[in-house]
Amino acid sequence: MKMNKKIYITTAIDYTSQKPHIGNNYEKVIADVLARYKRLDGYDVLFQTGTDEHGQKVMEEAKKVGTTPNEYVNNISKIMKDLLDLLNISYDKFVRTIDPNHEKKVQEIFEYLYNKGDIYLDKYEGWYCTPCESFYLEKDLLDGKCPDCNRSVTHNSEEAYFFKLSKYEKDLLNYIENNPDFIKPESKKREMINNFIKEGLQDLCVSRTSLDWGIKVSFDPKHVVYVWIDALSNYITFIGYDVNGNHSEEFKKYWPADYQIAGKDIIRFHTIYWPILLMALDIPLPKTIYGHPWLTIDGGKISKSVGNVIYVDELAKHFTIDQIRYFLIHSVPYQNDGTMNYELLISTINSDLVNTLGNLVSRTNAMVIKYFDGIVPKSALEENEDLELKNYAEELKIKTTKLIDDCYFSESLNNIMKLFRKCNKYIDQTEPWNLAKDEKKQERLGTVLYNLVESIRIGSVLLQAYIPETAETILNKINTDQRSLASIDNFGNYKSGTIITDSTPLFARINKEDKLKELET
RNA sequence: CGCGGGAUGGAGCAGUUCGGUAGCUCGUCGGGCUCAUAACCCGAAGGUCGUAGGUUCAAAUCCUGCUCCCGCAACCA
Repeated sequence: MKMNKKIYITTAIDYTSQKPHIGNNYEKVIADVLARYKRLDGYDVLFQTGTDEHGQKVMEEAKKVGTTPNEYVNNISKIMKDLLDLLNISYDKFVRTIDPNHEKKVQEIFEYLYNKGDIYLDKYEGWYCTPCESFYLEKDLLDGKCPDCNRSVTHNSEEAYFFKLSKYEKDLLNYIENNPDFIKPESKKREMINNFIKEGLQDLCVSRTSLDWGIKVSFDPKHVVYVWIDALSNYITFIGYDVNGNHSEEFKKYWPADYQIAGKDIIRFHTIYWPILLMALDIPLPKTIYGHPWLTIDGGKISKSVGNVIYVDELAKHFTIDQIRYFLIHSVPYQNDGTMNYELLISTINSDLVNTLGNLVSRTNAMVIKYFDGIVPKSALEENEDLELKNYAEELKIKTTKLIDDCYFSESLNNIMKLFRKCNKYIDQTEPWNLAKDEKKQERLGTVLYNLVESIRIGSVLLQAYIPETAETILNKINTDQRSLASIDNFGNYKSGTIITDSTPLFARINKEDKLKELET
């Protein structure tokens, strides 16, 4: 049906001024769920992420630690990539904006837009604070002084290139209104329209003369391309976009992007500047941009000044990667910020992964081993409770696909967990230990156990997208190679007669007090 | 009146589009079961749905005022 259908997924590229925290990593995890899910479903997936490495801040940070910007970004970019690997993020490309080919393409784009008249030279007026080396607009000043250091500022005007956003304002609004899936969630779409587009777009300053860690404007090298055109265009430059139309095969195949995932704080750049840039280049716009909510710590923004920053590599010393992934996906709903703290983390792991899922798998396998010497029996559907379980399991793929397509990651995971809860209930309803006592009820017992193993398989096939290592462990424990999404269209694809030998626990229970103490140190 | 989001039992959340017995996960208490990891299943207690008013036979849900919290507010990734 959907043979080789392609899907191109991107995340925002992280800025290399400092090590990313768990909130930054959250974005990569949901993008990974989407990518893994689509691969399971037979799609040809391209999943791109990476780092944004130019700019003032990088220069400053490098100076602070006494190194060159180049060395500095090499280091941070490596740290970021290692974190993604640690989290099992299955990206196909990890891109870096200091890539010479990217730099060249950005220069070409800039020049093309200049020649087209969409970029023009003008003056950027503002107030300059010499000690801080920064520009401020009139309205940003505090009592006419620098808002940072409160020293006096001098009026200054800097030559700069501007991008004609205003020219494309109407086209953008039309596009947004005619493509309801373009901006998710709805609340952000409204914000963008009411707050920015309808107010009228001001042309965007896209160059700087005050820094040199960046891509030089080819025809005017005292200017450096400012972040927007540099960073955003990574989504096309790295798949072979060519400004003269000689695109690579990869570009022709994958563009336009299907999902571009970015934090809600930078959704403005992705839903206004970025599409306008694409319109100016006369290439199609991405299908969906999802501005995901944030992970907060106890309801507050994660920030160094608050001192509540959590890093994944630190956390990974105390929890498994799948436990962390599970919690992240589970805790941030579609459009509201999610809450994290260690207590919530531990209790979520214990109740969902250890109790509901882990215990279900081991009790089921233990019964197969105990009652049937590990040979999974045949099924003969008969009772109402069987059908209830079966129906839920059979509908689960369709439901999950719909939720994933709409970027409801947390909600989709919860629906899968519901299947495992239903399995636990099913065990109590059918009381296999009583069936086992009666010679005449062997067939019924077999049916019950088969239905359990098959339900576990179906749920685990889906879990491969969320907690891949755990899902693999379960699928290995029930000894099946039926792992594709196609294999769960119908209930009953698990082969009876398969031998199960392992009923050891999936996860160890976490002692909350002990773990909290351990985390404090 | 800058914009948007939020305020629902002890915790984290859903429900508000198109008003009509307030739901989920967890916690607490009681019961059941024993295949399993003090697990699993059932039941109960616990909410004037931020606040004041309005519309209505009926409002968490619609309208108006107010309070508190969060994010954004144009060059700050």
